[in-house]
Amino acid sequence: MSQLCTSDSPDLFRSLLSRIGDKWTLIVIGVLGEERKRFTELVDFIPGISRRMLTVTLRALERDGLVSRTVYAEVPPRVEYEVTPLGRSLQAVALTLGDWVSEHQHTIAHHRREFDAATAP
Amino acid sequence: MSQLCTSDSPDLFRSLLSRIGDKWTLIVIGVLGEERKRFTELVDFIPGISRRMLTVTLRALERDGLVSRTVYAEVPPRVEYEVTPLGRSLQAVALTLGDWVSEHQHTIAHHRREFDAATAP
DNA sequence: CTGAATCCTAAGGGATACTG
DNA sequence: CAGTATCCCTTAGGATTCAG
Repeated sequence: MSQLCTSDSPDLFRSLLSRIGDKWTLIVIGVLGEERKRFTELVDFIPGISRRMLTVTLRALERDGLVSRTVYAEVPPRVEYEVTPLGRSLQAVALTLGDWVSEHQHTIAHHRREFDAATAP
Repeated sequence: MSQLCTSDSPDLFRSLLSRIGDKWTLIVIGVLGEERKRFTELVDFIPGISRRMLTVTLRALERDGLVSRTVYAEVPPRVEYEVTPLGRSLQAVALTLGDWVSEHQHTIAHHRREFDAATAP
């Protein structure tokens, strides 16, 4: 973890972490990990996401090379998104994070209740 | 990754992810992972952190049961923080995330430069 | 020494309307 | 269909000050 302080590029490190921690990134990668999808399919598939936030999230992922964007010269326009091999490798790492949360979520929820009970009254 | 949509408690899941993605959490866990430290030691040890943000971060970690807080009845007061076994298990997972970033940071930085060059001009 | 309280700004993110 | 632009509200987080 000390690379968080000594890394070549702590700013890059942090920007990646906050990307992972943001509201939609992992969800989008997870959905795209199953199969390539077009814009509206993603909107329909991901409950609660707005077109704006989907655009913002996809642009960021594309910029980092985690997702690729393919435009087909058709009318009406068709655009498909797909995770890259790099994105897939991130997904694999994120999955272990997801497993950790799944495994410990009840313990953590319990800690929170205890802490709140001990602090609030 | 689909547990992001189907999890028992997506809110808890998200709160944990954004905790991990915030500015100081992993740094604090990383530093405390090496050895237990008191408040001021942490401030001195972590470049750039304010006392306020250290307090906020430590409280959140304590609430989740990732860090424990011990108060000694002395004058002047002494408080020591230490990662719990649960915190250590999270640190292990976060380390794999750190490894991934270390391994791919140059690739990602390259992607960003290319993307920005293709979009900005 | 170890915080809590307050103030302030910058960024995240939602709703809505418009466009090629 | 696939976005972009705008407005606005909420939250993260820094600076500073006060207190036990």
